[in-house]
Amino acid sequence: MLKSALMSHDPTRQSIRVAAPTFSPLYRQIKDFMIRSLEAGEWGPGDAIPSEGELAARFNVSQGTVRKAIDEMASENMLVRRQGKGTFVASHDDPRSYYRFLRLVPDDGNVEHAVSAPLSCAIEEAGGEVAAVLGIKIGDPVIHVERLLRFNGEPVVLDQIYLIAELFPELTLERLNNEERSLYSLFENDFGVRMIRAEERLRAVAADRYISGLLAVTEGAPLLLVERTAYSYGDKPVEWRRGFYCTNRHHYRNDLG
Amino acid sequence: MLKSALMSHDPTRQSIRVAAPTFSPLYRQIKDFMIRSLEAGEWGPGDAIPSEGELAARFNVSQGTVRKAIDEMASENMLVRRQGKGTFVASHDDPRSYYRFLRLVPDDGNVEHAVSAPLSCAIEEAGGEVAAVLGIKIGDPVIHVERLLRFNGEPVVLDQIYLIAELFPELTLERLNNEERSLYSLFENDFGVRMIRAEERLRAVAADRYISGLLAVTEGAPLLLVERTAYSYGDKPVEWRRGFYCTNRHHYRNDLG
DNA sequence: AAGTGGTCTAGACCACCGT
DNA sequence: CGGTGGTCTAGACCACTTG
Repeated sequence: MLKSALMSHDPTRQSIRVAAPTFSPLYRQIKDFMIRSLEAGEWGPGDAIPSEGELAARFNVSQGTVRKAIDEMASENMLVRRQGKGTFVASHDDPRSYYRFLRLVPDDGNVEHAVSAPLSCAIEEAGGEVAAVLGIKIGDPVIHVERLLRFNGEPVVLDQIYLIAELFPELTLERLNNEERSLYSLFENDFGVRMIRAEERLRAVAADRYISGLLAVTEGAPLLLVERTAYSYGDKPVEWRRGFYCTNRHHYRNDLG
Repeated sequence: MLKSALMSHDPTRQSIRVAAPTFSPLYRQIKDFMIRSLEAGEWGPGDAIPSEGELAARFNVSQGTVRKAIDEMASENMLVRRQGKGTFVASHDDPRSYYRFLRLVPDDGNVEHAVSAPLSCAIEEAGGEVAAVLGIKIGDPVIHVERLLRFNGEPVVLDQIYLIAELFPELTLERLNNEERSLYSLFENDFGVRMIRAEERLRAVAADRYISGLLAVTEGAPLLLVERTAYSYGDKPVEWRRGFYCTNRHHYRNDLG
């Protein structure tokens, strides 16, 4: 019966397409349905979702159709397949996606754990730029976090982060002070906000006095400025940040696939 | 019969796996076979490859299996599918993949055509760094190209490019002087070398006297340094380049999917 | 209308993981 | 061993492009 709810391949579908002029195959409707389940928190990060067979029965479609829906979601990093075990909701706790958003790596391949040191955390009124990017009104409350990222003890990144305040109630400096989990792990676990994708804009800038002090470089030293907008389910912008990267012994890695 | 050549799903396959311990599904063997066809130039850039049905018959497998092979190749930008028309070998001539490797965009969304002005082109002996990256010996001949990229008439990028010389015979400054085609289009058309993917390392540096002159910035101004290794079929490194990007009115765009 | 890629099915079997 | 994802098939039909 869910099949009819999903407007399956029966003749009815023709008339449906009048209402929805853009053709949407069954597997995409199933995908959208599953995304809504994720949005609603029906399946939480790290959980196993029902098996392909069960979902196929539930939606009254063939396994192959469910499979194609899951394939797309896995390729978009919403789900993680594990052969023989099941399909799981992606989580920033998982080491596999831990550093998915941090592209800075040391010049020598040595993996070093980045340690985050929060500097400040306060509620502010959104300025024009932040409001525009986050899709809120100027003056709406945002949480402004500043933090330092250290590799091997050396300060390398200064992040200035802006979050939609209502999504992160009672986020305080103390709660940010957790060296075990990444920031996005914390968001996901404590506030149920999962970052799905992000857009970054990079440029080179000169360090001003304040930043040069924090990163232990000379004033005017070239820094990599990374501006990021991060989106949650439904392509909703949730975070905007500006990161100043010291690239003396590290670089930003990018694969053009 | 090609099916047997591809070690299909018949019982024989079990014994094959002894020789090749890593399990390789049929569609992947077909994919590898097709990649070899591309490597050999059997199908050239822009050409249509045989239809899925014909390939299925040729390989003696089902259409779905061929489809999955093509799917992977399309997702790796080797092939381009066009519904109702066919599947084509990707080409840098195609506007869709024209700017696939240039991530620099103007801050205001206006699309401007980048114009390339070659400055020099000479054969040199590979230094240590270049030789290591390109997988050749120190002293082996490489072609060193320097060129300026202008947006809207303003110089924005200085590229220092190193190519394995034997792959680009008789590449001269005059031949580079072509404002219609991108560099990779020229490589693909004139030398049969197609770039499939690339890795980039980004960092911020200060402009030295030489570069500041070319890019019309002050000495010491922060520039985005982009080092790229580009690979052809079979993950063979073919080009290494160092690009100095002026990011006053442009930025490097990256999607973290 | 013919040809191509795109979707969907029903069922079989294989590879992998846990118990 | 049973359960899960992964592969493969044979065939039907849909959507898109071109002549």
